[in-house]
Amino acid sequence: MASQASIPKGTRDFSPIEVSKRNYIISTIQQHFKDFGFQPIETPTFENSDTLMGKYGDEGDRLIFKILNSGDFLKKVDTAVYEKKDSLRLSSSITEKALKYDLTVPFARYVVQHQNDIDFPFKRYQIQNVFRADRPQKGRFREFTQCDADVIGSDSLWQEVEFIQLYDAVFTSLNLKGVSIKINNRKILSGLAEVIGESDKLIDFTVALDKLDKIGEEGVKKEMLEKGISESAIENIKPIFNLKDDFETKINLLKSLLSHSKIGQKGIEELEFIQKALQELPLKTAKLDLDVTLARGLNYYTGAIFEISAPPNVKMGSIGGGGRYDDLTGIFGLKNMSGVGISFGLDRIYLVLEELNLFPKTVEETTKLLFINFGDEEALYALKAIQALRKNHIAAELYPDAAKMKKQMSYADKRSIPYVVLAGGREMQNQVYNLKNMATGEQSNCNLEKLMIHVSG
RNA sequence: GUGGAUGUAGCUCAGCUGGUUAGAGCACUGGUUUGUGGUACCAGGGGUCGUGGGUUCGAGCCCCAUCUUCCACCCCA
Repeated sequence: MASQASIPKGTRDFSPIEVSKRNYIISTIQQHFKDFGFQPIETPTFENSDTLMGKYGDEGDRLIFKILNSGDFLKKVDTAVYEKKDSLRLSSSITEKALKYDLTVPFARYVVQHQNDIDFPFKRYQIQNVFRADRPQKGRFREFTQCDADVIGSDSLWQEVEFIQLYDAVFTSLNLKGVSIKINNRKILSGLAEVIGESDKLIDFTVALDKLDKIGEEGVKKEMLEKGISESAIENIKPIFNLKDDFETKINLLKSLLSHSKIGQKGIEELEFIQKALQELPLKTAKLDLDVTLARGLNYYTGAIFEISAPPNVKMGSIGGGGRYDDLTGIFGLKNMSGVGISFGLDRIYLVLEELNLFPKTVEETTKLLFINFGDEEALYALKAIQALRKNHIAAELYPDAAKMKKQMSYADKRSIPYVVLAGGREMQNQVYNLKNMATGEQSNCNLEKLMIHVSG
C-alpha cells in the first residue's frame, strides 16, 4: 500500500450512492417533520465544555470528545494538578470546548439563550452530526447523524400522541414494516421503586430492569441484589418480569401493582390517555408496545419514554428514542419548561433499510443521458442539446474527452446511465441525434424535441 | 474503560509442521472490434503480507508492542 490515507476510527467516508441513500432517508424524515409543523434550527458542532459536561451522567462525560485549547495551554495549568497527573482536573483546565454529544442538550441551551425570541410552545427539528468517544461496533460510530424533533413549552399529552404518529408516518414512508414503538413512563418506574421501598435506588433499579430481554429474569434479579435491592422487594414486582400480553392486560396488572403509589397511578393515566387516543387514530405501519422494562440511560426523562426497535428479523439495537423531560432547561436557568422529543438514528435506519433491501431504485439515478464526445465541433453540437435538456431538469452530460468509443460507452454502462446519445458528423448534417437505450440496445435518430419526449417519458 | 477475534493485490479470500521468485476469482488497463457498452477470448499492470521491533541460517507463518476493523460487556442512536 503506497499511501497511508486513513480516517479516524469510528468515522466514515460516504460514496455517491451512500450519500444518495442517506439523503433519501433524511428528506423523508425532514418532510414529515415539516408536515407536523416543526421548524429547523442548527447549533454549533462544538459547545463550551460546561454546557455538556455533567448532563449525561458519568458514563456520558467519559464519552464526550474534548477539544484541546489552542495556544500554550499548559502554561495556565496549576502545577500541582499537572505534577499529580490528575487527568480529570487537568483535562477540564485544558479543554474548554467539546464536540456535541447529542442534539437535546444543545437545544435546551438554545432555548434558554433565545427564550425572548421564541414563541412557545416551540416545535423544532434538527438534523446534525453528533460525536461520541465510544468504541465502535456494528451500528455504532464515533460520528453519526441524529434527526431530532422536540416540542418545548407544553405539557400536553397530545404531543406524545403526535410523536407516535410522526414515527409511524416516517416508517410508513420508508416502507419499513415490523417496527415497534416501545413506550413506558418514568412515573411507572418511580412508582415501582416506591412500592417496593427502594425509591433511593431508582437508577440502579431501572438500569437493571432495562436489561431483562438481554440477561433474563435471573440476571436482572442478580444485578438488583448486587445493587442492594432486597429479595422481598424483587419478589413484590416479580409479575412485571413476565408481561407478555396486550397493552390493556399490562395496564391492568400495573394498576393493581401500583394501587398504593400516587406517582405510579399518574404514569398509568398518562399511558392510558395516549393509548386511547391512538385507538381513534390508528397507526399504519408501526406497532405500539408497552414495555415496562424500558428505562433508557438518560436520566432527564420524567414522563413518557420511547424507544424504537428495528424489525425483529434485523439484528440492530434501537433505531430511535425519545421522551418527556419536565425540566431540561432548568439546568440552564429556565424553569417550568416541559419538553418532549424524539430522535431518529439515521445511520442505523440506513443499515436496516440496506439489510432489508428497501431503498427504492430511483435513489441511485444520476445522469440520464451521456453524449458521446467525437471532437470539438461535435461536442459543441452536443452541448446545445444538453443545455436544452438541463433547462427541463433532465440530467445530461458530455463525456469530456474525445476518447475511444468503447471507453465512453463502458463509462456510461458502469455509471448505469440509461441513455447514450451519439451525435457525430452524420447526425450533425441531418440535424438529428442518435439516441441509444442502454438497457434494450435500441437506437434511433430523432430531433431534439422528440429526444426530450422520449427521455422524460 | 474491560475481554475476545482479525489484518495477504482496488475487493473477496487461498497460502501445508517456518524453506526458492507469495497465488486465485472479481475489478483495472490494452487488444480481438479506429461509430457502439454490458457477453466471450487473448495479453498486461498491480503486494516491502497493517506497522515497528524480536527469535531464526531462513518469517506471510513463531514471540512482543502498536494501530485498524469486527464481536461481547459498559453505555447508547
